[in-house]
Amino acid sequence: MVRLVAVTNPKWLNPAEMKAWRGFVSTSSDLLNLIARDLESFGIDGGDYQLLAMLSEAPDQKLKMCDLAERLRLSRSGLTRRMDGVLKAKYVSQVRDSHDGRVVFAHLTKKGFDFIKKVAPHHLESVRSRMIDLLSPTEIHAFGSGFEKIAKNVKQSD
Amino acid sequence: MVRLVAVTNPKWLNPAEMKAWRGFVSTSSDLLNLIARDLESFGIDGGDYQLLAMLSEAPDQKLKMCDLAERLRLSRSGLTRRMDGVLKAKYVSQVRDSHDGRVVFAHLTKKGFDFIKKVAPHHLESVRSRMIDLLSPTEIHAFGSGFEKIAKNVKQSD
DNA sequence: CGAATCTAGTTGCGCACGCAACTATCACCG
DNA sequence: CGGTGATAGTTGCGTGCGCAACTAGATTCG
Repeated sequence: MVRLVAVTNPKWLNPAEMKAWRGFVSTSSDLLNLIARDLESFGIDGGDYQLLAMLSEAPDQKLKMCDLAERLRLSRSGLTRRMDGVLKAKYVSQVRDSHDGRVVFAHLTKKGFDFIKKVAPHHLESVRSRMIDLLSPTEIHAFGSGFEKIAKNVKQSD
Repeated sequence: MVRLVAVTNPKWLNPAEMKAWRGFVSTSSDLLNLIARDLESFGIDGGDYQLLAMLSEAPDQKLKMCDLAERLRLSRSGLTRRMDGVLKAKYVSQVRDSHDGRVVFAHLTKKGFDFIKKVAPHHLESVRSRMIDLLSPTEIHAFGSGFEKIAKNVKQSD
């Protein structure tokens, strides 16, 4: 990250701050990749899992494409492509809204629901063993409150 | 994430655990994207910045390609391509090792050093304002220790 | 020594994604 | 109404990356 900040003086990270930042940067991608990899043995990749999970939690198990895209942190076009797989697998169907001809709902099918119901416990176990169960209650709480603050700041930066 | 875990019984996340997990998943990519975006106004993308930063901290400001790839969480081929840009910009040069003809060192040039020295304070300010300064000392410490534990677990899973 | 194996790096190929452009629909307003 | 602009979704194109295959150089062992 380079020393020599002297000139434009925001003060350098102290050791604890540094450890938090570096830990976050280097570990978060590793962790997410590992959890995605765990899912692959059940025949689904991380992106598709998140998609089905989002739908499974939505009222009526359906969401407008653009809302779904936002929750998945995908662009609208990215989601269009993501949908190909889960549509072909019949895990999700698309329904045009009768009240607003622009919007299309992504709707979790019975097959999709059964599938994710089967996979979810393994995913949960993966999340627990690779992250949650490793952390103390204090750390759990700090992750929750910390990311909440960060998220709030992110949102107000659009 | 789907209810109905009943059958294969790892117990569901309690509210605090859930908040930690969801906060992490949804916020970490937002945060990283935002910080990368901050860098772009200085004419560099997040990937290239990390590359230069790694080299700037290495002894002699050089690293074997494969070590660099590992630290950047890139595949070897991914790094080969990443190098194109920073080589063309003359921020980095490549030197074949005289003792082992297979290895190539990526070496930060004077130009590259001057460049990152100029950008680093802004990056630091970005990291501070979007993450570090938002967190309490307790949270900073918990992020550090938490990610350390997770990282240890990740490494032993190869 | 020579053959099999390992390691470092590059190249071919495919995939997932974002951005910009386009179409279709809706909402606002003169 | 009809026109202007916003919004939802898809398609064309470029990019970044991983995997597999390949080359070149090192290491191990009979």
